[in-house]
Amino acid sequence: MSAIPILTDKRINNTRRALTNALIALTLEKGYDALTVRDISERAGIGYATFFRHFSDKDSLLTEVLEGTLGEFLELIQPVLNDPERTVTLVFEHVKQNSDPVRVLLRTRNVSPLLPRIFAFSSQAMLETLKPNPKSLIPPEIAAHHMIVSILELIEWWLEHEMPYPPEHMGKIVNALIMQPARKLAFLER
Amino acid sequence: MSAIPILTDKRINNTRRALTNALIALTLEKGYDALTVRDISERAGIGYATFFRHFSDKDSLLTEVLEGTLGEFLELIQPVLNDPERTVTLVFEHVKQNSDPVRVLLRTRNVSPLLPRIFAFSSQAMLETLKPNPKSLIPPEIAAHHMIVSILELIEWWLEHEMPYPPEHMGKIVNALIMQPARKLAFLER
DNA sequence: GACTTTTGAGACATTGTGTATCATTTCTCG
DNA sequence: CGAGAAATGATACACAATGTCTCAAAAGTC
Repeated sequence: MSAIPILTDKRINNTRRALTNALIALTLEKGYDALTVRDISERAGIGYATFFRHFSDKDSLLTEVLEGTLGEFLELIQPVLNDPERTVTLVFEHVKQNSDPVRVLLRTRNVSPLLPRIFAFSSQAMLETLKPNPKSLIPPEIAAHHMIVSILELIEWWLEHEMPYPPEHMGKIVNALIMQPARKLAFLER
Repeated sequence: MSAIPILTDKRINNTRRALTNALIALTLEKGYDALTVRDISERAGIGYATFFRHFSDKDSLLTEVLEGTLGEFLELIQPVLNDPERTVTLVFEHVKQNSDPVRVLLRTRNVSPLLPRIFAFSSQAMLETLKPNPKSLIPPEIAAHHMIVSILELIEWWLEHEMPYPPEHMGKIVNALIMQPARKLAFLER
């Protein structure tokens, strides 16, 4: 008779890690849509049927990877939300150190509903922090959405161009080009 | 004996139009990735095999739709490139009148390489028009990319929220929030 | 109205998905 | 260390979707 199944079987951890690594590598090599479960399990060095013992399908594996990536992001920005300049630089540093999973995240936008949910969540958080200027031409939802999404677009540009400027420089650019104009135009001074 | 085959057979035009309409409608209903060729041909009211007499596959049909949509865009903005404010408003008016195909364009980003190509092309055009400020913190490629991409993100937001503000208002917002800051920060006064 | 071309319908080979089975390997825990 | 439990690999299978092909019928052109 045995105890309740344990969560730390080496074999399980190994195959799951092999699968996530294979998914990331292959997505960057030939694109997520072009991948088959066979491609992934071959690259991971596991049997085809074994794949389905861990994930119900390809999208399920992707979700696992993306949720991990996004979770790290949220933890990262939580404590420093009050200091925008510092936060932005921190984000670029984190992206640099995790560039592969972030690239996957950005290349699978249409597949996963995670990114839109993050946009909504972040915009909401921003609207609760800043006070809208009632006389502004620009609705606060638009300003908040613009800030979030434009930062992400700049991250994408930066990754696709092999990160030609250091994170601090990108932080300054983002603040000058996006954050400061949006705050000045749509919100009241704090 | 007959003449050279003619390009205006009613049957051909009808099936092609039915297919493009079906693709647009179904993509908005359940997403492009979830569609099968059978779905599309059923909705279009044509036989399954007939689909392949016009398009080699699903992506090929999508490309036809997107190229038409993008072609109209390029024609639209070509004559008025010198007047940014007017151009932006014009773009929003055009989007309003063609919202379904534009929605499809935005929802199939990962599938089609057309949008990235448009980004590159537009950025290039912008860089040839404006004079970079050599003393600026912000590289001109980043400023140009930011302008193009942010406008598109705002169009996407506008469409997803059922176009709550008129095109002129959106034009003013885009100019204040995106165009003017980017020009002021990264380029020399003209 | 004769002739040409497109269409619809069905059969077919091929590829990928997800499930099931069973012998073998690998791990955990006492 | 060694017994029992659990995960794995290999294979076979049913199913769904793709893209090709053929032929009779329908709809176009001139």
